[in-house]
Amino acid sequence: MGEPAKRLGIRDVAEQTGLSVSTVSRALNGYSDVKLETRRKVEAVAEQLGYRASFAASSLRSKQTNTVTFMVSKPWTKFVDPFFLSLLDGVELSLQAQGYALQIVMAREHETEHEIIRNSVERGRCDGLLFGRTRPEDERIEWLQDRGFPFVTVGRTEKSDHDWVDVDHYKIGYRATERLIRLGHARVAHLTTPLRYTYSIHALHGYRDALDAHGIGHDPALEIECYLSRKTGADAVTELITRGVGPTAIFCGNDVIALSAMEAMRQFGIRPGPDMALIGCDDIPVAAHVGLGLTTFRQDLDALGMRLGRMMAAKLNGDAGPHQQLIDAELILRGTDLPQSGGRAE
Amino acid sequence: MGEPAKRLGIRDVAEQTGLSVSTVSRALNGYSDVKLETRRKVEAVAEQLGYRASFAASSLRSKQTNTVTFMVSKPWTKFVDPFFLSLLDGVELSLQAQGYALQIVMAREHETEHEIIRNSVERGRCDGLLFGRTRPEDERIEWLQDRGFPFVTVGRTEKSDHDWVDVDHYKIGYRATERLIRLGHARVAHLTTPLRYTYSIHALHGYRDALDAHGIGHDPALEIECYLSRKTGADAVTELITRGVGPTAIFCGNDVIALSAMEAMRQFGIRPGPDMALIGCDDIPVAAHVGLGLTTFRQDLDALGMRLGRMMAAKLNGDAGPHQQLIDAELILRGTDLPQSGGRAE
DNA sequence: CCAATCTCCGAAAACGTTTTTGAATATGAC
DNA sequence: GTCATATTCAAAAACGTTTTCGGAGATTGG
Repeated sequence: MGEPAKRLGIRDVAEQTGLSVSTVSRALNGYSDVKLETRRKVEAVAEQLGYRASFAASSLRSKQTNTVTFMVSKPWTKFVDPFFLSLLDGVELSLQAQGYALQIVMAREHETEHEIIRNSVERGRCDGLLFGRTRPEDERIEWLQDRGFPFVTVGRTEKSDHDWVDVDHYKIGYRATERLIRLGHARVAHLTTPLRYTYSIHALHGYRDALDAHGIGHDPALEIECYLSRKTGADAVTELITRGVGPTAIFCGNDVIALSAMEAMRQFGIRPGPDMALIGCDDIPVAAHVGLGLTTFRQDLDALGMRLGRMMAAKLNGDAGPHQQLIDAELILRGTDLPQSGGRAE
Repeated sequence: MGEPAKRLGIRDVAEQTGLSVSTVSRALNGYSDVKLETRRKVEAVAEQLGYRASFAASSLRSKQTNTVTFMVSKPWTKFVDPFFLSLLDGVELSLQAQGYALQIVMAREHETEHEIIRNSVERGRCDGLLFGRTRPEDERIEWLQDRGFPFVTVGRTEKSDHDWVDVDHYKIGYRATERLIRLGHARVAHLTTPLRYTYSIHALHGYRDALDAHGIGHDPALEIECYLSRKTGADAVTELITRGVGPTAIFCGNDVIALSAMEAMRQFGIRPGPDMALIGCDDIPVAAHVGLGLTTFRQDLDALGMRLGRMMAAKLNGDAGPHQQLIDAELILRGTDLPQSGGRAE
């Protein structure tokens, strides 16, 4: 009775089958130099005994975890979430198909991101790394490149000489702005997402280039950087109005900013849409239901996630790369992209 | 040049400090039988060398992973997500404070849930397990109890003789129904979440008891089970109407169902609110923006998550339990809980 | 001053696999 | 019949830590 519930080990399977430990191991891991009949027997016994190899032991010896880690960064408010969740769904699906487990860890603070990466890599907790929120100069990426550790990012850097998937935010910025211009707006503002992220800069360039292409120079007073909190869009609108820079349309870097902006507009008696045209980005669920419906850009995140996962799996299987995928967003027309009305309805 | 980039190991630290491997290990793991001065020296060298213990090796030897796994189940549509994400945030925060890492895995199919648990436990991938979507008779829970593996669930079972946190859905059902009754509704329907889950049954009982308490028997024709897909609420409304069972109010098991129901109502020319009172549950972000605003119940998921995490940490630190926490939801009054109008406006 | 106790550290075993190496047997070629 | 080659398996090393055990020196009590 004093038995301390001995763990079921590979040697139990060996004894039961009458084979050696090494043969059992090779049989279970699908090596070729084991007779089919033997393999079947081993599998049967292992199944019957309910044996599973210790994760720690096998990954210590084989130096493989068959695990890919996705690091998701703060801030991730309830509103930004849908973005990542759809993405993760696709990632998980494609990785699982290749025999890899997806593991998600959270970086609560900006400062801990690098620490988490170091921990994952140096302690050998995973075989590959996935993360987003890339910056033009991203130490995380250089660090990983130096060590030759497999990783794929959602988003690019300045050099972008690594594997990545990304949504074409330049094109989103260009198309949004051009659409507003064609609707008759001469003064189009842009509330940007945080400019430390590469994609924000891409969107900004798209916005500026569209203005240039139509002979309208960009006005720094119309460009306001917003952060990923909730009322930042409102603050920006307040600033635009009190400074009297007179935009008649706004392209918002994402829908959360747009929603917040709309709220502020109402407080100023400005109707989002008729009085101030608006185009957002992301197509979060609320976008369809707010006011006239927010015109915005939708990204096929499932597809993006699938590609991300497949890219990682390929990398892990020895496919050298680099592989890069840029995907287009789809314009979802709703009610807030209205023509320049020529004045505010009182 | 032929060096194969030897991994930095604990013996490198030992050599560098002139101490033995075992002393270095004990110093780094905070054992008491090492002189303070020695500990400092070891820490300094380890830091300088950038040494980190191999996760596989240390967890093989110590049989600890310092990791807690949260299994999130399908279906998790974009609309249900916010629920889990807020929760996870709290869990992560409280676990991290106790030195545990949170790891999230996804169960894509119902059938794989148990497989994932077996894998996590038998392969020793984590020290504790967290999951939701509990059923009255839940094999997962029995299996874990048999093995004495630490776990805490979000939701209860029939017996509930384990550690759990839960939202009081009985009270939600009771309060929602009572409110509708007090608003003059005699025929209140209930669109339930899937009844295989315990919380759905709790809500149903709350609904029925409220009817009973007010002298109104419950009518099976007014109870329709909905599943966690998108148009199920609509189907249920269609059924209610075509069968002519004549409800004037509906309590929906969650907001996604409510939203779907509202959509169907509009197609039938029924105005959600004035023509058909409506109360949901969860307070998803869209709820505030749809139509008159959906009256619903909000749960403090951050708090729930924190408790979940703390409970797990306590368990892992030897606190025997059982610990159980039931938390109340808050009624968010908006536009859809209107009094019985006595007829439909044409 | 001697024995007993404490404090700090080192040697070696142990954790449970996978991988390397080589041996035994079977198969094929001449 | 003999040698070379394939096939299949076993023994043992290896993976990088933590833990157990015990020993040397310092400290305390009498």
